[in-house]
Amino acid sequence: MGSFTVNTIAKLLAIRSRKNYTRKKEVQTLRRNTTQRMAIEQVFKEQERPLGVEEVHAFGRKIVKSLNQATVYRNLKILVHDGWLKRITHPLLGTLYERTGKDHHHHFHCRTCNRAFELPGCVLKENEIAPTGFVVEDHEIYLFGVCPSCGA
Amino acid sequence: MGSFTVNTIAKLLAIRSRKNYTRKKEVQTLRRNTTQRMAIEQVFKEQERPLGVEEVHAFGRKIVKSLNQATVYRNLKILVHDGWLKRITHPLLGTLYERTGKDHHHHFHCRTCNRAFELPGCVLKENEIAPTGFVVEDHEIYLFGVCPSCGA
DNA sequence: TCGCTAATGCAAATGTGTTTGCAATAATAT
DNA sequence: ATATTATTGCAAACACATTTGCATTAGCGA
Repeated sequence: MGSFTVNTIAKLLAIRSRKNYTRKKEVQTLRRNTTQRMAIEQVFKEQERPLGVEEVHAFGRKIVKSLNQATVYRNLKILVHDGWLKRITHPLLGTLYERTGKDHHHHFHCRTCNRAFELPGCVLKENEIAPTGFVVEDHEIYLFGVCPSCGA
Repeated sequence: MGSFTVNTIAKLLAIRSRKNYTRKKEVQTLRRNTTQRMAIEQVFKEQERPLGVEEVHAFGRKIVKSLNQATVYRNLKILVHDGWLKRITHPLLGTLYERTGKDHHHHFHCRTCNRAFELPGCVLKENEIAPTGFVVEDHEIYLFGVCPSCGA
């Protein structure tokens, strides 16, 4: 063990005493701000819509040209683990990642450009659609059609 | 070539002249009513809810104990091809199959028994949820909660 | 700047759902 | 009942997304 400050040691002790901590596990708890992860975060900030792994990889490469797909996977997992991203399964596009902290919203899929968008707001009244006996706790809505840029 | 009746020959000619016809392709066009496929159809008739491959296999085995998983896959493809089944991708359960010919409906997922259900009817007004510029052609709604039998 | 080690790039390995080659079986028309 | 061939069971092969082992690189604390 090297020479850490008291602060760092306290941080490490706190981290390593967490119940699920395993040193070799994929998702580490002591982060380093790598250019790769910062690039990935930037991609989500710029795009403002749910992205698939391949999209993140492609956009990220424009920032860090050496960005590897395995690194994308590793960082997406980290960002989900840290609560910065949320993982969703789109009926047509499969696994997508979107930023957390947004209000309840739904997803639009453009059949022309094959991209996913977030639509704010919700008009669904859960109690109006569920027959007696079904207790509805949550819901997801997927809309399909043509987005503004493709429809023009 | 055997001795077919004029009717059968005409049928075959019609089938084989279809543009996409390839003899060795998985999905044949001249069906035989096998006990396996009839069992699979019966499973869907009895369950009346979307089923995954493994569910179909498990239920089907109770009718035809030798039923193989590959046969399930082959017949699900055939039944979709024939328009008897529809294939959907559930956000949590993955690929499911449901009978066609039903009115517009949505899907309920019970978090307790992990089964999918169909809920008839729809209260969503597509034009109320889409911002200007988005043209909505279709939608899917997934509800999550507890089903009647699990909630009791 | 130095030392430690988390993170990366690369390729190989993994996992899970689905397909397929083949010999044997069974559905259908006659 | 017979001939034909679609269908089956089985195991191997496949596709695809995701992961991991390892040597190297680079972030961070001091």
